[in-house]
Amino acid sequence: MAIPRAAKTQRRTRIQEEKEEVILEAALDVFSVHGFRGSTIDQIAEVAGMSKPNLLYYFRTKEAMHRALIDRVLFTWLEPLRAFDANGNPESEIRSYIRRKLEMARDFPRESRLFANEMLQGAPHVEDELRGPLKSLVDEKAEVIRAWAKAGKIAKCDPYHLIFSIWSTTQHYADFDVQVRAVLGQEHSGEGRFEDAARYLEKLFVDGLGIRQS
Amino acid sequence: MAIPRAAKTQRRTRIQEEKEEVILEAALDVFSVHGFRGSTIDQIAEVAGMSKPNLLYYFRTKEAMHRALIDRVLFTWLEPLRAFDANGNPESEIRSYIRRKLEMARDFPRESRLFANEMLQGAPHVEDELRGPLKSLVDEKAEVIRAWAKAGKIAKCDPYHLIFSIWSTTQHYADFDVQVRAVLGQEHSGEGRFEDAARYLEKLFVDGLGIRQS
DNA sequence: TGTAATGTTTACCAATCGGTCAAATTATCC
DNA sequence: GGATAATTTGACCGATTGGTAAACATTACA
Repeated sequence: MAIPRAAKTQRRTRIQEEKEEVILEAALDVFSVHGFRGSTIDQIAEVAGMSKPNLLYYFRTKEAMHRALIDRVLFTWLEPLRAFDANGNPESEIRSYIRRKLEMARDFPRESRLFANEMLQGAPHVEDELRGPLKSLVDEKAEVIRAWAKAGKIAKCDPYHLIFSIWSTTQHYADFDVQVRAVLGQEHSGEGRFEDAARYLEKLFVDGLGIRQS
Repeated sequence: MAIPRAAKTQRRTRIQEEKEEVILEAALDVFSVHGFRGSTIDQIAEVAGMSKPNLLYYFRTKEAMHRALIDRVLFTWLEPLRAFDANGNPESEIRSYIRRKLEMARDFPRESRLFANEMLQGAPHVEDELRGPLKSLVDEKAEVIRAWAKAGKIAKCDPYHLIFSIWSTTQHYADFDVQVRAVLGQEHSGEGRFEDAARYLEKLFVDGLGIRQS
């Protein structure tokens, strides 16, 4: 008699690990496009290639699936910002932060859209994480940037809005991908557009922040 | 015997105009948060304060409501870009474009989120408009920017990515409003954040584009 | 190899979905 | 004020929703 849902067992079976992975992959496909309410369990089950009750054996509710996804994405999403180094020099730190964020938009567009969907809906599932861990991290890095400005290494500017502008410009290439492709046309819709974007954005921010006085 | 749905009649009644306005207002509330599939007619009806069949008397389907909304938003959304003047001087044109877009994010956040939702879902209802009218308009303005660069009035840069970066940075304050508020904290979440953003963004772009050589 | 735990599926449920219909109500105009 | 057109609603429909129950199949392990 199968007592528990997968989560309750102490050790996780090989099958559990595999299937949960398959499910989250499918859920990411669906949630990232249609948002929480617009997605259906049946749809996720179909993408995952298993029956709906089987899905619900691993994740008891639709919310549980979404929760598991969000938790995973939230963590990895902030890695580039965590890597932002106070001891590095401003130019290379900002350049590599932009590059890293742009790579994430290119390589993990579904994760970006999942997050964007959550924000658009008012962050009903993650508002605590925004006010807590996220704010703390941003506060910390904002202080670094402010110190750079004070030391004359970069122009004086609001560090929070600087971070917002890097977030938005880079994520734009994942979240608004359709629009970007439509506007650029077929000829510039290849992967090369990320290189173009990187070049443009690095120049914009480096010059915009008055770095590279040489 | 009421012959037709409202749309079929030649002249639109006073009641029709009023009610359609009320409905679209409610639909904007709902669609902008939950996207097309995540929104329900019942929910819109409740917000609009009328019965579901009554809604469907004015708009035959959920799609018709969404369509009417999208059409309206698409038009007004591009006004700032249309106002972008080739004969103006680069600095003031870019400054006022940023300001206008930022004002729209502040004054019409629901419209911005409706559009963002549509993009996230792959623009299933507006892809034609993106490839057609939108692309044409952007192409035209990109040519203006390119001419400025060629004339040495601004630094050489990819005009398309420049436009993308202005779109994304400004719309961010509408679409990711929850996140912005959470990170800034209560003390900076007032309307003043738009002034701060405007100051920061204008400086970023003006310096980033090498304008203001004086 | 047997058996207990784990994994899967079929059939199903109540609630909600988008939408219809006909009857009732209200506005318009002579 | 009455006829006619426009508006509104309650009752309802089949399809889909998130989720459950229990039988069935498979795996792991002694």
